[in-house]
Amino acid sequence: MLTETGLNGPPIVNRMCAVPKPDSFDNVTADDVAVAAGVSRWTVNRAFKKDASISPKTRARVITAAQSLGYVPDLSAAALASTRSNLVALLVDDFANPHKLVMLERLTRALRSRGWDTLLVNTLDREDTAPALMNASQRRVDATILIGIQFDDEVLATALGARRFKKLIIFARTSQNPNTISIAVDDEAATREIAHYVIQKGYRRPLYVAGPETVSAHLLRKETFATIWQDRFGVVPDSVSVARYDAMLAEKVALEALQGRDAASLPDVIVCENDALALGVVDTIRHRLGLRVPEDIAVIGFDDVPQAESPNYRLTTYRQPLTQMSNYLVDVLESPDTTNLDRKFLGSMVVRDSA
Amino acid sequence: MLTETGLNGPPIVNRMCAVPKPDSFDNVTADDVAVAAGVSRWTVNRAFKKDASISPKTRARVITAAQSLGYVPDLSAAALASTRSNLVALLVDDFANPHKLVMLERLTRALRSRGWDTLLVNTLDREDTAPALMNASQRRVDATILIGIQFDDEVLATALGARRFKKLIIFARTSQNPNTISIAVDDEAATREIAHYVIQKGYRRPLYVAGPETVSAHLLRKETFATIWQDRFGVVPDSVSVARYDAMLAEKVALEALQGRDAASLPDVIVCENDALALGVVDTIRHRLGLRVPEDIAVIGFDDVPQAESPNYRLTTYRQPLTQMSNYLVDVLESPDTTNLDRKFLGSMVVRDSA
DNA sequence: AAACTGTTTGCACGCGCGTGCAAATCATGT
DNA sequence: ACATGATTTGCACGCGCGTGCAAACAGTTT
Repeated sequence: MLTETGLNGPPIVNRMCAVPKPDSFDNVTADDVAVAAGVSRWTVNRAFKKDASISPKTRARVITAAQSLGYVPDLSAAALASTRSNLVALLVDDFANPHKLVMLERLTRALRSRGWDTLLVNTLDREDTAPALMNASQRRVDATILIGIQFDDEVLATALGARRFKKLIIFARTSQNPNTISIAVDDEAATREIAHYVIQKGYRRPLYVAGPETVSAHLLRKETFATIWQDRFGVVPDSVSVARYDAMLAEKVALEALQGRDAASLPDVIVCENDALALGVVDTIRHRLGLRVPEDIAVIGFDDVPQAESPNYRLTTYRQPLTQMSNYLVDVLESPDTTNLDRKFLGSMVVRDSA
Repeated sequence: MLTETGLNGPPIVNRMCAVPKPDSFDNVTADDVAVAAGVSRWTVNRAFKKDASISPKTRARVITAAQSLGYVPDLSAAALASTRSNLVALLVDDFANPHKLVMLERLTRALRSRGWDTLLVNTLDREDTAPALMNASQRRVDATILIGIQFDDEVLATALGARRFKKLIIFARTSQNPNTISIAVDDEAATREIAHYVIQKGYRRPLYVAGPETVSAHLLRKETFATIWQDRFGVVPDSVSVARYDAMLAEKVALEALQGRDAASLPDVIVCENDALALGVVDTIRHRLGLRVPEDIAVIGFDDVPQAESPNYRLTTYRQPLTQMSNYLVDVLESPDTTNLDRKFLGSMVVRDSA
């Protein structure tokens, strides 16, 4: 029987066998590369820095040495030593909206292709927003990006009160808060375009389906639509509000709003704050009310999610220039300025069959 | 007129005015809290550590001081100093599949609620997988999680060759690679259940719609289905492959596979590797072929994405226990073991109207 | 009261790299 | 060959915290 414990014999040998050279090759640092390349450590790090002052041959020599040793610079240490981390936090709370996946893709693509890493923070619930912001700040992020709905003035105050927030960016949503940077589509212009389309197509009994209300950051769509409609026809259009951007919930709310009405009192067009709602509305019209889209009730969305294109929905909607917006976001990150960075973008209407 | 420049006078005063105390309040460190609370810096950090050896009163005093100063521990520095970062990288390449959004939500929820942060890395294209892995390693992640399709043996070799990968987890997909940890649904059991359902419902002319092929990580669904069918009926069922998990593309492929056939040669059921494909297939059956689901052709999916429940699709599908899988993933992260961590989970069939 | 045990606190050193400047090297013109 | 300016390289110090151990302290027993 082998002596497994050290009780009846010297355990030292055993231990040495068990741990010969544990992870002798896992921490290749710039120093190691430096001796291999015959330069100083600082030169090694320069070789990996974008436009550092280093001669091409030295850089080549260093890179070669680094590759043979398997060295890559440690961004974690770099972040600690400098004031920049090239890291941003992305706070999301609204995972029911399929458009979020598109936004995530576009944002992470733009960020990564320009050297930025993304910390994805799931804002678990309403109360968790402030902790989530704290969490982000603990990782020394250069900016925090909000793409959701659960943030109000109080939360923003917390965020801005906490230090280390170099930039607080509200993406795809308009904020009046002077301390945040808002990168969004021009909701008023977009809604104007939608409203004119609705009017021009001859619809006269619109129902507006809005999403949840927020305090600090707005989609001005509903208000703009109401104003335009009132200016033109003297009446405020009907509207209902859905507590989440969730097709399933929109379905229920739309059903409650529409069932039991006779044909004359039904709307002839339903304008939705976004596609997530619109898809649910279309389903309700067809499968709960047994009516046709657009013949009985037309539907208009916003965002142009992938499914909007499917032959099943063929949703008329409005597309935000997400790629452009994402690229501008990276511009903002790289800009030394801290003010006057807000920007609105113009999207384009996508006319399909639903209206 | 005031002397604005230092040209005709001592500029020192001016400078001091311009920069009184620039950002004197942005870097609150543990040392600051230490003097405020009358303890050593180490005690301060202990107060913020889960089960550190510290007396309750001292902790309370420190926390109070910390709050009034707005201090939070710097995880970036903590990661540098220790061997753990409580950070994982999540590599995603497959943003067309709506199920990814669900997975992202479940994973980030489980991770964050147990103190882990998530680095979301968008694997831009096939060639970018290795750089993406490198990128992750540069941030000292404790583990890298792969939830996508674009990784083959070569890429895994690169990943495993690079150091600093404590754990390489393949989520929702089975891998045979002994150096990875695979957390997935039991595809064989699931497919068996699906196949038996198909047989029991009397379908006899199945078409299998598979996704892209990968080398290292498999969904064993197609193979299992084929085997079962052959064992039972002596023939290998028809199948087609879609290059991406994308409803739009599945639509096209399905159309090519089905159009021009007469009723007798059409399949009576289409079994899809996942819902992303199934949704496209349903659309094709209805809107391109003008047939009914399930009366003319039944459809079965996999994943139970949110839309599967919509009255429009009512998709019969198979649900993975994502929450359970995500929690197990965190268990794995927190486990000191490095082997024998693979695990398969049983999901459950969700029978709706499409089959 | 002394001795003992278990708990709490303090500290030297290092994690890997950036900043800012000084020293060294190179390229060019006379 | 020498001076001049431009480019390249080296280095002291610090970023904020963790590890592991030793010192100090509190609580209990004889």
